[in-house]
Amino acid sequence: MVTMSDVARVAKVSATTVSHVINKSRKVNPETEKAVREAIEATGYAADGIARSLRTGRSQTIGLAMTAISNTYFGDVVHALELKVTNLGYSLILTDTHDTPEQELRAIHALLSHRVDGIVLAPSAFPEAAYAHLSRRKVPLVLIDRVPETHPPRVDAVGVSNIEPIARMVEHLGMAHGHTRIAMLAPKPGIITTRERVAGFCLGLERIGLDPAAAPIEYAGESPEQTTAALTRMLEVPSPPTALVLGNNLVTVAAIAALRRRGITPPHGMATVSFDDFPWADSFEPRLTTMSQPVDELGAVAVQLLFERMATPELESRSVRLEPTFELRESCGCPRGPGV
Amino acid sequence: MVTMSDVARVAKVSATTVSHVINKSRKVNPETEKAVREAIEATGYAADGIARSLRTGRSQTIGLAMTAISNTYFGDVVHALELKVTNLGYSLILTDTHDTPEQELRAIHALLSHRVDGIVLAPSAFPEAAYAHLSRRKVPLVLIDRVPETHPPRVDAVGVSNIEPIARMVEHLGMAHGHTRIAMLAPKPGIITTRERVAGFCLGLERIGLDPAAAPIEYAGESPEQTTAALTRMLEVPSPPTALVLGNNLVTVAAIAALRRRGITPPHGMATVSFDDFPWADSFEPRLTTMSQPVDELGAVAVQLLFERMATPELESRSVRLEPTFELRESCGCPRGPGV
DNA sequence: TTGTATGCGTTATCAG
DNA sequence: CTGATAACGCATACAA
Repeated sequence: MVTMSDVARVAKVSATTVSHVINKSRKVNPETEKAVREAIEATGYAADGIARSLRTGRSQTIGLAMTAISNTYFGDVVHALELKVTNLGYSLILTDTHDTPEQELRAIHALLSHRVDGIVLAPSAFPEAAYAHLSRRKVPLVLIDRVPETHPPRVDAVGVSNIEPIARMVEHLGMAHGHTRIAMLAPKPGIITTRERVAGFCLGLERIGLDPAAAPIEYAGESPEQTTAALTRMLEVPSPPTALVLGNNLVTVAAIAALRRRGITPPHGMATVSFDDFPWADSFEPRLTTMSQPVDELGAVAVQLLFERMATPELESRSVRLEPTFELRESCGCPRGPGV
Repeated sequence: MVTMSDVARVAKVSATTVSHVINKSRKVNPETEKAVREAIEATGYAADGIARSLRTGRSQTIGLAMTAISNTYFGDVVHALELKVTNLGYSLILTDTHDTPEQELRAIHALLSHRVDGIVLAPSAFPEAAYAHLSRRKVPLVLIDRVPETHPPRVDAVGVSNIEPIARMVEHLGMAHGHTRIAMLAPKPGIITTRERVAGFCLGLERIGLDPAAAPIEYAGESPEQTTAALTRMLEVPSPPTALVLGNNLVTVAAIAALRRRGITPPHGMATVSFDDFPWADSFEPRLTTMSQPVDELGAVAVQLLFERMATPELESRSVRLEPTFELRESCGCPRGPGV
């Protein structure tokens, strides 16, 4: 390994000067600087980030603790985050919490041991243990996707609006297509996004004069098997629903597959609307009517909030809600538009 | 920050003993050990990975330099890698090369400055500059997805077979469905996987008695616009192809969309087969006939090879090819199976 | 069975 | 404008 002292020796200056040249941290005689730069070139020197971190206390890394990286939705968010973080001269350490408090805590520990300068966390259903560790270490933290009801102190959060967008889709099913038996296949129970989406479902029903208490709501978990089972429970009753609200991307794909196995292809036999959009949704049948989350913006805002807090830790907590956009296609029963 | 000396003071032992207790690196009196563990508990001490790395020369991190994380295919690979790496007690630093030599080099620099213990790289079309930096630093390296023709010394590689699987799909179009005008929409030119897939296309044509030199091959790049343009060039000729080989997942989605805009829905008016599978391909129309890459295995093998090389750097170079599986659905013209 | 001393490569303080 | 020196927190060689 070639170190700073090696460069210093070649350039016939002190290591101090080499350091100052690299960091532009004080005025250096142009000639000296030239000698140093040439010595760096000649030796092929590259700074050791580890040593630098130990000395400065900053690691130039951001930790990302995501739930289920396999979910393409999170893949998009990771992409957006990586882009911004890299542009700011930081690196990204990626961990997966698998959406369990235990693995979440382990992930946080791993990030903390690398002394990350900030953390982006998609919190699990019970993130208290993780929060406790984080606040003791006072690492800047931004929550993503799941915006908690009660705000932890000095912690920011960014997610999307869930209630109103789902309500709007329900209204569409009722007002535009006259459905009165509308059901919901909700994602994992216990997490805030699911609670909000279910609340939005109920709100939408009320607005079109339906009774939320009488509406079928099944929790589909996140595996295709659970979704299939939930759908079966829902359909094998005297008067099954005629329209279905699908709570996220995983539930949507699993539900469409399960419907298909029963010979149902939306909108025929069942109208559907979904939360989360797909890049291929325009070109494949059934063409899904969805609420599309602004995933790129989600990542970008998360990084923005995090860096602001890194600069000013004592800031008041902030939470940001981004608005999804309604992608009206045909699975809800709308006729095919002209351009497609 | 609470350090080892703090713990030592509380436990009334030396920092050396604390270190040995934590690392189990020498025998310690059970009573002393108990005192140390209690002191760790009491102080909330957590080891500083940065300081440890500086001292030991190992960072317990693996660097991942991927092309285009936005591609869901790579998302799956990242997921598989993260899982294995974490289980081995390492962390993953994620960078995106955006498939350009410049950004690739910057990504490698970033990883090197963090002193990663090993690197998984999806090489760009011209990875020589990156290789040069890596070999000077002697960081264990495994190439993923794109297996180079000539093997850099002391470097492993893992990818999938491209030639034979594509040839097999072409044969299927010719033998089972009688197509004689078969075209290919290939991914980004210049990269080895594209070259192999085009070679497989030509090989398949030869096997069914068609002339590869006369077959339309267009490079679709990776943007929907380029794909649309390529498809237009291909179709607006006197006798357009009746079957289409789609070179990867991005090309596939863009091509199906473009076909649809012309009123064509495979297999009607155009038979298609694709490289890369989709989790939703079973449930949405057109149901795509594809070659499915074993992405999980790809990630797992990459990590396996990397850790073997980290343990034994002087190993001969190895390259592994995993076999895709043929998912026969209906976009090629096959009738719908019974179970779907 | 335990402790002391040293150095990993860098940056910050202070002195010149 | 430049340099000597110390310290970041830890692991290890050596000593007791």
